[in-house]
Amino acid sequence: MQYWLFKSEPSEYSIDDLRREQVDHWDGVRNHQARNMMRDQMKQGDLAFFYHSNCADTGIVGIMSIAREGYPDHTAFDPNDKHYDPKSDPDRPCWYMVDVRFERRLKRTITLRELKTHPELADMALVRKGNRLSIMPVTAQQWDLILGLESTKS
DNA sequence: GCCAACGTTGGC
DNA sequence: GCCAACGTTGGC
Repeated sequence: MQYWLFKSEPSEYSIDDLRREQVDHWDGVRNHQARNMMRDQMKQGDLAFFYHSNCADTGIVGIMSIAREGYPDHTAFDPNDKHYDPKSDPDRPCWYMVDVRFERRLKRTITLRELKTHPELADMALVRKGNRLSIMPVTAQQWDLILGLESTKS
């Protein structure tokens, strides 16, 4: 079992959007590191945190699972799409995505501010200054520690 | 291959 | 809205 964290701006796509859809594709990732993780590493059944970025209440808000492993991100081929990449070629796809399934909302938002107070999480790219990776791995230890915070008072 | 300019991310 | 950090682009 592997664990991940996905960032999204809630004004673009929030945990409630995913709850409504239940299963959706995670398109629009245009970063090679994040692409590689989706294309090469994620396995069906892996679990992931849903993180709200760039908003008033940044933090982890829910849990989802990988419903379908990496496949070409078709939005890269669509000139009308926000994430269109004119250099991408359907015969040699450059960008990949996975499908994610809504599992549950957390009982409360575990904020970035709170995560930063735990020295055990200092290794996470998430809490490091200037980090811009929108998808990142989470270790089992980090996963358990973070989930353990859910039932504590913030 | 270097590096300055530029665009984007994302916390605050 | 500001701005730091980072990735990408393009001139040389």
